[in-house]
Order: sequence, then C-alpha cells, then structure tokens
Amino acid sequence: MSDLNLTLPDGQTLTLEAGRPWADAVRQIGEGLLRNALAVTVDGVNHSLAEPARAGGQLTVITRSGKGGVETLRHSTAHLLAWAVQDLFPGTKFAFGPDIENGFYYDFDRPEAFSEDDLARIEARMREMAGGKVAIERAEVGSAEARELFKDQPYKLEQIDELGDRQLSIYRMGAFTDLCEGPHVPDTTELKAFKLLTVAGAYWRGDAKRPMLQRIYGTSFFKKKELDDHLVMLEEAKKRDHRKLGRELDLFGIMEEAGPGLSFWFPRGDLLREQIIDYWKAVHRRCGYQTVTTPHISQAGLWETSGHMEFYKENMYVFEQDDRPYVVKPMNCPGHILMYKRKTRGYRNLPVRLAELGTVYRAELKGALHGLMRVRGFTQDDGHIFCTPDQLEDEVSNTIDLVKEILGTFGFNDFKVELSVRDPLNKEKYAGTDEEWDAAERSLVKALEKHSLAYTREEGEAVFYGPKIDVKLIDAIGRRWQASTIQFDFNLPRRFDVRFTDHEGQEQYVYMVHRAIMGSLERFIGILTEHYAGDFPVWLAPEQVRVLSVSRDQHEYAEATANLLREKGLRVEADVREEKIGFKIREAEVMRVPWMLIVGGREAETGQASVRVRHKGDLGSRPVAEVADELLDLVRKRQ
RNA sequence: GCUGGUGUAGCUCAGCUGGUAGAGCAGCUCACUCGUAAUGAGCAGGUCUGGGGUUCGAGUCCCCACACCAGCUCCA
Repeated sequence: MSDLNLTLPDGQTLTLEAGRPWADAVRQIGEGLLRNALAVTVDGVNHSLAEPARAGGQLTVITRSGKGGVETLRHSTAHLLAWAVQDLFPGTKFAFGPDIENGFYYDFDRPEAFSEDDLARIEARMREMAGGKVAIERAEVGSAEARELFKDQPYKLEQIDELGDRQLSIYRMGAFTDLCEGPHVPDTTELKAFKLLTVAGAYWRGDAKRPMLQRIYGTSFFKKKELDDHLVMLEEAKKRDHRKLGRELDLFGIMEEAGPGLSFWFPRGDLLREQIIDYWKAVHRRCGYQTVTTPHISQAGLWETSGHMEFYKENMYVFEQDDRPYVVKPMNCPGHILMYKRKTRGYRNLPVRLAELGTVYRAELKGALHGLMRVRGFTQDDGHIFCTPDQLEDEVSNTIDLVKEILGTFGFNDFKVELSVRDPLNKEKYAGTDEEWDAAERSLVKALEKHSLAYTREEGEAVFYGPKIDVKLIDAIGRRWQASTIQFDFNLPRRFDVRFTDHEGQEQYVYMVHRAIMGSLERFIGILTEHYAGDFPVWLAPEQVRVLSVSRDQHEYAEATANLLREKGLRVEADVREEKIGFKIREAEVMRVPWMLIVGGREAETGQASVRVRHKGDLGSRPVAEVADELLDLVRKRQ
C-alpha cells in the first residue's frame, strides 16, 4: 500500500498508509485531538473518522469545541430526526435537513400534518434510536447508483439531477440514508442533548410557487447544560415579547376594530415615543440635517414618475378623489425630491440633507404581520442626502457616525454590517452607470474602513437602484435585528431629473443617498421593548418617578413632592390611593416605574423621601432635592 | 399570499364523550389607615370572533369568513 501525504493548516505534514481510517491520521497529531474529533476534511471534502483514506491533501480536523463542531452535531441530529420520521411515518418524502443558527430543521412531504403529539413521539423515538450507538457512515456512489437508491424520493432525485454526473456522498445512520456532503459525528452516542421545538410550513427551495413542505425545527448541543441554557433563553425571549409587554405596560397595541398591522400608541407609549422623536430630531439638526414634513397622500402622477405605480402597486393603498387616482405614500423619497427640486442647486450649496419621521403605509402580506415588528403603517426615520460625487465618502462616513451615536445611546454597540453590491454577472438589470456603481461602492468601503467596521460583502444582494450598507444591531440577549441602512439611488435622480450645477457650470445628476438609522420607529420601539425587557431607562420611561404615600396623613406631602419634581421637568405621578404601601409598591414595580419615592411620617417630617429603585428594593431615605438632581442627571446622560 | 395551529369577561385561563357558561386578577361598593412586590367582604361583568349548517338542543360537531400565533415568502 502506498502512503498518502497530508498537510495540516499550520503547514506541518504527515503521512498515512492508504486504506487506513482517517482516525489514524488524527491520532498521529495527538490522542487528545482524536478524543475531541468528529470528522475530517481533506481538500474540502468531508470524511468520517472510520472511513478508509483514499487520497492525501490539505487536512483539517473538525472537533467538538472547534469551528463547525456544534453545526456538525446539529446536522447529525437532523438526520436522526429524519430517521425517526422514516421509521414512524413510512412513505414520507425527504427534502433538506441542514443545521441553522440556533439548531436545525428537516423538511418533509407527507399528506397528513404533523401534530404536537407527533413531535413528542418522534422525539421519543429519536432517543431510543440514538441510545444504540449507531454508526454514521459515509460512502460514495455514482449518480446512477444514487438515482436507484433514492428512486422513491423525488426531492432527492431533483437534487441529484442538479448535481450532474459525478461521485456523490451519502451518509447512513441505521436504516436511514441521506444524500449529504457531511460532515457528521461518528455515531449516535453524541446525540443526547436535543429537543424538537416546532413544526411549520416551508416552501420547497423557498419558492412560493413550489410545494409547501412541513418543517420540523429542533436544536441540539453536546451538553445537557447548554441545551437547558438555550431553552431558558427561549423562555426569556418569550417573556420579553413586545406584544405582551406593550399590553401589560399600557404602551401600544394593535386594535382589531381598526384593522391588522395598524398600531395604536396609548398615552404611556406616546410619551416614550416622543422621547425618541425629540432626541432623534435634536441629533439630526446638530449633524446638519433639515427636518421636513411631506403629505401622507399625493396624486398618483408622482408615483408614476418614481416607478412605484408600475413596480410596487400591489403594496400601495390607491384610491380616487375628484376622479383622480391618489396614493397613500409608501415611501418619503419622492416628496423629498420635490423639496430638493424647488430650487436650482449648485455644488456650493450641497450637500442638502433632508430628514423626516415620515409615516408611510404599505399593504404587507397579511401572514407577514407581527406585532410592531411588521406593520402596514409605520414611521420611517428617513433621510435623503443630495450631494456631489466628491462629497460621497464624507457623507457616508458621517452617516455611519450617526448610526453609531444613535444606536449607541440605546445600548447597542455591537453590530453586524453587510455591504450589498451588484451581481457582476447581471449588470444590465441595475440602474446607473458602471462609474457610478464603482464610485459609490468605493465610498462605502472607504467609510467602513475608516470606522474599522468589520463587514461582509454580499454580491448580488444590492437592490436594482444602488449599492447599500445594512447594519444589524445585536440586542441584550444576542439576537440580531435589521435597523440602519445606507443606500445609494441612481434611479430616482434620473426619473425625476434631479441635478446640480458643477463648478464648470455643467448640469449633472446629483448623487442621492437614502438612509435610515432606526428603520421604523414602531419596529425600533418593539426591539427596544424586548432589549430592555420593558425596563426602559429613566430618560425613556413614560413615568420616571412615582411618589407613594404610606397612609392618609402623607397624601399632601406626597402631592407636594410630586409637584416639586414635575416642576423640575420630570415625569412623575403621585399614588395617594388609600391602599397598603406593599400593594402600591407592587403596582409601581409591575408597571416598571424606574424610581419610587415612598413617603411616610418620618419622611414628611424631615423633607425626605425613601428611595426605591425598580427591582432593587429599598435604598434608604434622602432629601427630595438631592433625589431630583440625581434623576435629572440620569436623564441628561441618557442612562 | 401559502402550510399548520388557536380564538370563552379588560387580562390569564377552566369548561369530559353536544344538555343551555366558570375561576383568579383588573373594575365598582363597603370596611380597614396601613412602612418597602398583592387587606378582607360583597357586587357587577360574556350575541363563547362573525356568519351559515347538522341537531329536540351547539362554547363543544361541520362549512365559510375574519383575527391572532409558529414558520415560509417578502421586507423596514
């Protein structure tokens, strides 16, 4: 037998006798590594540890703790799920079963729906099957053999056809065989800390025109503790649900009588909203924006010019008045363009930055609506920058500063940034010239680099009218939310003929940048509610302080204390109901009032108040004036 | 829009195989005047999402619509 040469990631080499299992190669590197190993990759092809080596190359070892470890485990758990389904529900057709961010899923096609009870049965069967230390073995087959193997599996056959005539890898786990690239864990003893979560519909290949399959979601971990922690996190997310908190804290809600996807802001919610609006406007004005207001409806002609009547009509609310078609605005851009165009503009007066908290309406698909996160009427924190080509980079850079400042104020300092550019193979479907796209992309990249922001380049993800930067923020429990976006637009300046006069007296198209920091105010407040778990910081809280009297004798003192704080500009209420103090405290805690001032006989006599901070309990008595100063300081610092 | 599930008082929920709706909290009334997360008693509150149907009889069974939930698709 000949020896195979293997190169490790650090450049070291080793040899392995052909036909020996890959585990032997890993053992040469270290016994410890072998104990931690799940599979190997040789020249990008996954192999099981038990599989005999056939060819040498670049070797990487996939370990439990390393990159791809837990993903491998989850993918194997997905196979175990499919095996259990095959066993319990013969005749089921199998589609795809990959690992995903926090777990895995498998898509099945079967005439009857899986019920919650079925899920429990499947999970129980999975445990039985995994208990037997069943090996997960890799093999290679030709496409003809694969076609024979999966002759009853139309989705697998479709995939085989797409892969073309070549060697295909399959993985066997007991009686279940799947067309799969791997890698997988060596055997089922690894699969112990898993749980099936939900079942939902999913289109085959994500295409709404193709069959609807049943997708079972689950998750798995190497350790029971990790699974338990994850399940606790899911419970935590449920507790933070903004729809629940919005109702409980009397902030906002959707009213069925008014229609789906339309939000109502109750008195407390409106106060919260107002704090954000005031802050947003102040920051924008400081950063050189002019705020504007444009009408909610306009004649359809404006939207003919913009192209929306042609390409976006099914999402717009269109109606007639005086025999003319009108549109409820789905976007603010055409309005801002009209504002720009009302004067002739020269390079000396650019950039022009227009900002508007513009409420727009879009007829989103009913099934997509979700609390405040996805609604039909929402307020964009919209801004449009009209500038010259050489101002591009600074404008983008300043916008990134603005994103960091505003999101940072809410405690978001961790982002995931995506740069979306053209599909280089399909250039003709995009508006704008090559030069414009290149200049725009260059300015986006330079601005990102100037801020040392890590980003991923997403080719083909740009919208047709220009490249963009998307910023996803990361909330208190690690979830990602799309928030800010910075988008170039080469389309609307042409459609509306938006120009400026350059220093040589030539008219040229203006560069237009569309940007939003929070995205939608409604959605952003939904995110904030979940991020803070309802515990809004003092500067945002609708009610910042509540003064609670212990008994009837202190009612007057409580009212006077509340008035004093109110005059200093704090949002304060006095609770002088004739109830037990424990009851009043409980109500204030439940409503998440950040500060409570309890006043009894002792405090009333000395001009003090007993301070109780939300969730922290009694902090002792202090002079009222001192408490007011500390609160005002917290508001000023937005802490 | 698609697949599956759910819809009972303001909120959270109970209501077995069809026999004519119930609890806790919230609300109102009364008593208690109270020291750091729920004082006690009483009262009131429901076209059981809406509309058809089956049945002597429907909150319970069937059909349609609507809304919501988990996803898919779409997207901010």
